[in-house]
Amino acid sequence: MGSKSQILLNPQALFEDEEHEQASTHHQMEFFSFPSNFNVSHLPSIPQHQTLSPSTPFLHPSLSQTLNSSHFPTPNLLSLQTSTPNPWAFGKRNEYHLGLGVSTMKMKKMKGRRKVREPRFSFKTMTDVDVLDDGYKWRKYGQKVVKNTHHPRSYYRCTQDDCRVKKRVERLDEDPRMVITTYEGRHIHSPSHDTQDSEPHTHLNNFFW
DNA sequence: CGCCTTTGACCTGCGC
DNA sequence: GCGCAGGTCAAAGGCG
Repeated sequence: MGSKSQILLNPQALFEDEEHEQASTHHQMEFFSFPSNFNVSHLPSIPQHQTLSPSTPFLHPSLSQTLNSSHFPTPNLLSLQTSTPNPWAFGKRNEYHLGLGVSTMKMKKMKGRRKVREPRFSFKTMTDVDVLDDGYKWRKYGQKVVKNTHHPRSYYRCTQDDCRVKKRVERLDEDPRMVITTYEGRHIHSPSHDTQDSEPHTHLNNFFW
């Protein structure tokens, strides 16, 4: 498949509260482009217990695993996290919860107080296929034409049990060869691949932290 | 028959 | 408060 991929990763662990509402609701995506021979090892690992500069990209350990996994649909995909939009992922918090910067204590505190936004991330791939085979089963529940774009955005929900993971898929207007896939939430189960891989599950579990 | 997609209606958040 | 845009629901129909 594709020799070159551009990638964005935009983890948004947006467990909002009054204190951080402003910062966390005005997030935005950031895109990075890399040559195909870019080596993920060039990226620093996620810092533990230290403050990140907002502009410092870092590679989540599970992603580096996933990148090496044959299970992931686009082998040449490069993944990058940017901490800029999310105050919980850097700066004010020095405690990392699976790379998303959300402490479990904080999550409990928020429960029931305000709408919780699930952890999210997006990536951009150059592919003919709209929906990447990521090992999970998805049911489409909506499609919407987004303003100022020619390509509709599709909405999918994981069909497994009461898993609440969602994903959005849309083609880039400027370059229809590019597909932006956005995952929201984390799976509570293993991928439902019927065949093939002998031990892909750990990779994908990690992928969704 | 069960599961899926399609699609218009409805809901909700946000900016003005 | 109103209007817009994005997100979700749910009925209808298609397909294996």
